[in-house]
Amino acid sequence: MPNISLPDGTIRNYPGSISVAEIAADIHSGLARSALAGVVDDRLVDIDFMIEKDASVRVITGKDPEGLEVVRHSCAHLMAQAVKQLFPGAQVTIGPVVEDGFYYDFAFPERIGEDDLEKIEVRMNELAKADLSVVRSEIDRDAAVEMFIDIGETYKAELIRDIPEGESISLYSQGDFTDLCRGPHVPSTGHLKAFKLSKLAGAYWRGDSSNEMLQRIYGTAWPDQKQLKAYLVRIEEAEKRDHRKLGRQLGYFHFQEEAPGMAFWHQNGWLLFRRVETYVRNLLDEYGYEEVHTPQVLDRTLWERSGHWDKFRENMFTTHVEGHDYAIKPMNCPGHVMIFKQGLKSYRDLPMRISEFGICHRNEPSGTLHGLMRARRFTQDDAHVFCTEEQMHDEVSTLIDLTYRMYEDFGFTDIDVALSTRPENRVGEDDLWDRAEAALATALEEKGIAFTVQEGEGAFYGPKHEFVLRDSIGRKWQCGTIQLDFSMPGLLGAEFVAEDGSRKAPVMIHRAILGSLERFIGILIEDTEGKLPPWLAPVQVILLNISPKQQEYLAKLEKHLKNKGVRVESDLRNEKIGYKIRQATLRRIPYLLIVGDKEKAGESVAVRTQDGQDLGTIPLSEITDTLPGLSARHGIHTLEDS
RNA sequence: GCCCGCAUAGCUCAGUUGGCAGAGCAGCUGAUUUGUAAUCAGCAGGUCGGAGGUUCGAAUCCCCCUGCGGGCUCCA
Repeated sequence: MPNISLPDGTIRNYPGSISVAEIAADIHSGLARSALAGVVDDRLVDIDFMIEKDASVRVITGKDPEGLEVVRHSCAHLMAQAVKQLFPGAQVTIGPVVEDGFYYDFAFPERIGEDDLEKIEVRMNELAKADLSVVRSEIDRDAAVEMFIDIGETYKAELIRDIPEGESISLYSQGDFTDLCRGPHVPSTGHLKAFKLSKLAGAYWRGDSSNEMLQRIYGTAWPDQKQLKAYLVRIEEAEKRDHRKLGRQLGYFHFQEEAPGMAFWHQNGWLLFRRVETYVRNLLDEYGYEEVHTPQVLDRTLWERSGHWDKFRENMFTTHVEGHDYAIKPMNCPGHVMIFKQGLKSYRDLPMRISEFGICHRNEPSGTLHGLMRARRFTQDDAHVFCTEEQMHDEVSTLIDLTYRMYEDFGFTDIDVALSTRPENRVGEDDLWDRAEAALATALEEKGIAFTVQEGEGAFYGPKHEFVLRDSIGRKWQCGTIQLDFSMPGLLGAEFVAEDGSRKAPVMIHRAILGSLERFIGILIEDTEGKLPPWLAPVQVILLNISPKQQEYLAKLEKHLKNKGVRVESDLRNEKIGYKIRQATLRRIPYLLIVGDKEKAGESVAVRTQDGQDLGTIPLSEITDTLPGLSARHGIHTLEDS
């Protein structure tokens, strides 16, 4: 006689055991139709799950997050069924739900190509239309292994062997297809109405590059066609923001095959780069940093002492000259330690904050390169703070403030923070790790910043903070990092004279806030769809004349604005104003200043913004004070007005 | 590095079963003298990513290389 309590607080009593589906039908016939699964006492179960005793029950439909997962998971099975029918020799492996969809990894006897996706999708639609019942069954472990080996599914058999003893093994069948699965699944394939296969990719068995390569098919799935369509539009929007495309369209940079992974910056792109760099430089001046510049190429022996030669040699560009091996720097820390070591340092000199716009080269594997986001040459906004253990906490605290301030100035306010703690293999005593992790944690707690802890994810030389920012369409980008290091100063012989006259190795804090300037600019372009705020835009203002009669006035105007530090261009071509406006708008220039006879006579301009707003007529003398983001002059920017 | 795919004019792309390499935009020239997202006409523009092979004949088919795209692994 189970009492079933429902989410709305009501309790229903039933004479005997009852399934989730029956409860749904009892509530409403519409709910019965759309029900996909149930949650019984916080456990996600199939719709025909029988309830024997009192329980809280929630019926899951496509509107629930759990329902969406069930749909996607079932879609993975549907795809596997279609694949098995079309390619009988294929073996299934794993097929989980991922963000926005699902994938399934297969071992095909012969590699399939992208054309095959279409065929598979067609078959999936047929199977969905057939509305095959999806049936759960439980099976004994040995019988399961035997069964999968029997049907030639060796990967599945391997997976079952790894399931802990005592855990039940469940199978799901639909038509001619049976798969090992924990479930739950939709009651029948007819509930799968909106899906699309998106890409074919390679993936290593169990994610290990020493294992064989399987073929992974990605798909997306939604409760209905409308949501599927909305998703596809969203993808299209993201593609429009692609910094590689915008970078070319706006003439910011290019890549070519003689320099894979290394950008050629053009004038306007480099202007943007310099804006970002100048902004960071000014802020670091304010925070007590000394900017330095260290050699690109250093002798192998230094990299051996720092430990890089041993660990990261594969990723370093090297050269050999007059009997010496050299490496192009993949990071700046050894150089900064060398600067620290010049002259005897006292505890009074600490903290010492050494910063550099360090140009690093890393020989990233060719398959990983991705425009500015993953490059072989990039510029870090790098710095190393040398301090005492006692200063560690305050330094970290200030760094967090600096980090948040920088992100906010660039328009990023949604930031996730993670604390990575000691890994298995590490250097340093445990009590030092205790203090270091505590310093990082309390610095965040004092500011009321929530963070997740990534156990064991720290570097071997110390724990770290990681800052992940979210852009305007919700994508995450890991940018900043603050890392404590107890190892490198000792390895490279950095020391200072303490108050008691003894010599000690300083603590070294590695920190980058934007990370790579190249990558950060890529993020900025994608975040804003190229519509950079006026203080960053390479060209802030363009002057457009209606007819040649205003040419002289325009030249005067251009000079006036240049003198005020505005980055300005003129378009004097004999084109219609609509055409010039269109082109300037597509170039993402924030302000379009339009001048006809009226404006010329009134010593003024008509202002239109990049997004088509009409700001009316403004007198020449008031332009820089009136338009936000223009008053920044020659590297001293004020954000209040942008 | 590994898997699948792609590479044609400055850009975006078309090019059928192998049979004279095309369009739009951009560029140049000229006309138009323009009031808030594309004025008109003409001209020019190519070793079809590179190297090899099959063929009477290759942008097209095959092999190798390079780069790019999407993933996987990696990202100190």
